[in-house]
Amino acid sequence: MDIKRQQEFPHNPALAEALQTQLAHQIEITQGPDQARLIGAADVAYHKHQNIAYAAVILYDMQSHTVLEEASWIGEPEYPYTSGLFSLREAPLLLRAFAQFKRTPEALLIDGHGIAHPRRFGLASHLGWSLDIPTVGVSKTPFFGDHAPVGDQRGDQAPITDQGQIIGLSLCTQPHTKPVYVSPAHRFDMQSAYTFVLRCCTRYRQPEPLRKAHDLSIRLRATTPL
DNA sequence: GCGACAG
DNA sequence: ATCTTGTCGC
Repeated sequence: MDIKRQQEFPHNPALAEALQTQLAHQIEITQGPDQARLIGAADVAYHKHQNIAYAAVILYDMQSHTVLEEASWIGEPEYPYTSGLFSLREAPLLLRAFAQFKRTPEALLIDGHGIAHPRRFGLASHLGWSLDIPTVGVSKTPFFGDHAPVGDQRGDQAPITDQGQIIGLSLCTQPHTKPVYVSPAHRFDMQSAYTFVLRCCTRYRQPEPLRKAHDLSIRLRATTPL
């Protein structure tokens, strides 16, 4: 598949943040697909001691519940980990992995945040914008915004807000389980993101496609000789 | 100044 | 992210 938008980022944090603010204007918060069958998902694992990232992407078929494609990119991240500038670190690697897909996903699930970000441009938004595919961010931990406690029944939700604006939601995906933190990233709105993520969480807390992507990243690390 | 801080 | 085992509870 092709990458619609490429963007170099300055290494200077203040300049990179300013660019995020600019690009956020191009993020579209609109209703996402409601019956997407081909779901792309991404995750990254890291080497224990060396500065090596294992970027993994998979294409998941919601109809057969199987992985149709796997792709990866192994390399040294160009940026250090910086909270708020996280996408600078992982997006370039993941894009090189996505570029290898034969088919184009109808929607993406990314391990990270979308617009629940200080400048509304988290990793998921960065990737959704670059590929111009409807995308939702799903994180295991909160990052930005205020969130009230949420119930522990599947489907229970509570908004994540920033200055009165709803930028995401805490979502319980399985009974008696900690919530995940969902935010629209690009071409999804809050309602469709909620439905989409819940539909992808069949047996575990995390959406199935994300679990498969995580599994691939770990597998790559274990099987790739240095 | 101090603590917090997606992965 | 990574370092790390078993264990208690729904």
